[in-house]
Amino acid sequence: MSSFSDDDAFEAAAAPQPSLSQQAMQARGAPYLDGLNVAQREAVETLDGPVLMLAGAGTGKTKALTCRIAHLLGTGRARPNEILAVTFTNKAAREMKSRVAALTGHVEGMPWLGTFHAICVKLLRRHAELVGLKSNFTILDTDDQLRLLKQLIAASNIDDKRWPARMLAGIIDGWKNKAWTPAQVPVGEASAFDGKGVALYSAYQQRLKDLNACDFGDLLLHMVTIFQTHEDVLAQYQRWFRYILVDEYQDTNVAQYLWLRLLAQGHKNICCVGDDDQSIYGWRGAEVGNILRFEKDFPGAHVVRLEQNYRSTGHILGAAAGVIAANKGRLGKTLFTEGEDGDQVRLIGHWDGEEEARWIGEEIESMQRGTRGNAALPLNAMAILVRASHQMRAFEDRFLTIGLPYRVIGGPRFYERMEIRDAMAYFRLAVSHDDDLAFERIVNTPKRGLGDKAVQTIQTTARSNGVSLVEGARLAVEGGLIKGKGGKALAELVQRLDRWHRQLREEADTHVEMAEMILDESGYTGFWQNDKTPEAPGRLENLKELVKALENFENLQGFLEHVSLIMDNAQEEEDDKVTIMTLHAAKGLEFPAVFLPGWEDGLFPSQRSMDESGLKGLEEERRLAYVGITRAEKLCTISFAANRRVYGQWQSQMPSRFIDELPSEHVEVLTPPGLYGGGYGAAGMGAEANPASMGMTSNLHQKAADANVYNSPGWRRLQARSQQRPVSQPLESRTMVIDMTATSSFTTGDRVFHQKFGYGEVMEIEGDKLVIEFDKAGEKKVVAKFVVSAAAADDVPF
DNA sequence: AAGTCCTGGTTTTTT
DNA sequence: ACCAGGACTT
Repeated sequence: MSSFSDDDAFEAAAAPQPSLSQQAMQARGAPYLDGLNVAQREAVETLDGPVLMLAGAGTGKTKALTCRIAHLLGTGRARPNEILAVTFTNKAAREMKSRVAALTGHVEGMPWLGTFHAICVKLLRRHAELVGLKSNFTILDTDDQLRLLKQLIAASNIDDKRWPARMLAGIIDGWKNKAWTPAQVPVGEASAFDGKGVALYSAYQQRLKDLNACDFGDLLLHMVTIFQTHEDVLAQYQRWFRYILVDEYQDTNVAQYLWLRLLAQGHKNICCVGDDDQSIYGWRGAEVGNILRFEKDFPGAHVVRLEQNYRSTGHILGAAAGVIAANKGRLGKTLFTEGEDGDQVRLIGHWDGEEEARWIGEEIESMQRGTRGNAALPLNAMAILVRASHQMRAFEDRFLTIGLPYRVIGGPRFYERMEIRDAMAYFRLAVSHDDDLAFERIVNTPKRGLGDKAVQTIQTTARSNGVSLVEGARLAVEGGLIKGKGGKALAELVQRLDRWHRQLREEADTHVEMAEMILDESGYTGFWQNDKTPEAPGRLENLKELVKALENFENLQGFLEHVSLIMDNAQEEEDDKVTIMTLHAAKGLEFPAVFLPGWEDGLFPSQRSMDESGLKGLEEERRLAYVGITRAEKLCTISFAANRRVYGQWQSQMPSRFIDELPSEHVEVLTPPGLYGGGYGAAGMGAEANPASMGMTSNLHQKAADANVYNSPGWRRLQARSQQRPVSQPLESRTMVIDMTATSSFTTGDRVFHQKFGYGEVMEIEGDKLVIEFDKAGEKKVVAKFVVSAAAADDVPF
């Protein structure tokens, strides 16, 4: 159990207000106010009444936010535990904490600085009984949630093919984001999920209550419910939180908005920071409307605009401004810089996605050498920002081929990996035998000969006796209901669970030793050791890391409490590598050089987004474009391809409509926009690469013509290629892709290139497996079920 | 109960 | 093209 020692002074008398002269004195000598610009200073020093800080990209909003906190503390306006400061991500919370600490010199404190979810957990643990939970409730992850929903769907005789659990999870999440309890779902939603959505939602909430659990959405929803139905509880917190600060306000959903509004009604000292132009999470419930409506919601609000940008050059800001200007209903900001104009944003069209990757690879290498009249840049200074994660593949393939170090951000997070979840389920079960979901997860992992039927027997036994699944399993074993190998294994499992539980209580061993023992005795470690698939060693590595992470906690329970809210994965930053990530993942980051590939209609803006959300969707895509461009400090390169393979099919592409919105004075056109394979329907042979045939009226065409780009060698090469090569064939390929089932194509001594491990040499051939010694690590690996391309060592494929 | 084949779906992602 | 989950087979 977490202790509440940091806020036990909750009901203590209010802090005495310092006199004005005292404030002025303290403020004068306040080092944290140095170096703020006029707007930032206004945002920091306006302490009475609601404040909306409209902070454009790169305008120093975190600085303003942290200085405001320092100022509140420095002037004695509030004590650290009277300030509520909420962020969306753990990363942002960490950053704010450390910056406040650096400004004020107090390392700890600020117990109420955290993510919405972390703060809600803290609150909900104190008031859980008001929504029918116990204080030690567990927080379900998405897997548990889905397993539960699947059971409910199966129980209500719905065709789970047409109505999958994932869809229901999405619907329920959406409702929770809107702060609708089952009773509050409006009648207009009655047809959701084959008309049974609301009933299933209600059943789901009941199941959660029975399990003493809640999901992520509940953390907020329950707190909103409590605040709405228990005036005394609300009043207590309204009194306590003298100042409220909110980061990324444009990303708040309805539930978060209600939560904030309820809390802010006490002192009305709420300061929201956000940028309506950077709202890119509408698809997961964020309401830009919240920030647009701020002045209505909080009468007397003071709006401060941070418009001086410290990140990007003039041309980059100009290009970004041109794109975002096409959106309607903005609050409006005009970013400016006192720095240089710098290089124009570059725009280049390519024949296909592979050529785009090839060109960007070369460009990165040349920037690394410092050509183009710019200083040499380390790879860490460069990023490729894509719309959809499948675009990353082309770059990975290419960079592996030329040996360019890269780092991919995103993908499955550490705590979402299968092996980590399995291990956690064992830990959860050892701590509490009541955790039915954890039991279901691991009962047959590793394989114990317990199939659907055995699991069903356990479930019915448990239900008819009104006990948990572990107890049900015990009864089933004792009653001889499960026979043979499975029965034996189950008996053993139950026995071990008992012993682990006892040992945890007795604290005979440290929790780290216990964790290792649990993984060992359960057979889970052995399960992966015996697995010969190439990912098995990585999984074992992850398990080791998990055990190592345990060392930072007092006990297993404490670890489990924290982990459910921290889905971060730490990235090693010290290596010099190019970063590849999605535009969404790039929000809040900055890089000297940014590449924005794949600017093609349908891909970016995404067709699906436009289909599903129409103009609203398009505007969000446009904000994404804005976010992308404004990540760049010095160099920004936008590109598109005329042809792209989509789900294995070649498709001719239209340049993104956003390209036409780029103001030409801020753009350097390397090849003309409008390059695409002869228009729609003509994908295939000899597509025209002549701007005259494209019917595009981009303001950039003339510019391209003026620059004589159409006569440039690059353009001629494109034209020549377009005439030679059918679209359905890869451009030029010297790598031969060989399926490992055809090992006969190899002989020992062959040089090979592997997508994951790089270059190597075939040492032995064993049936359908190759034993390859890879150059890089000098280690031998048995490779099976992998695609290997043949490549001569001296002939690096281009 | 476990291994193999087939089908459908494929934007973005935090907590 | 590629993956995951479910139906189907052993």
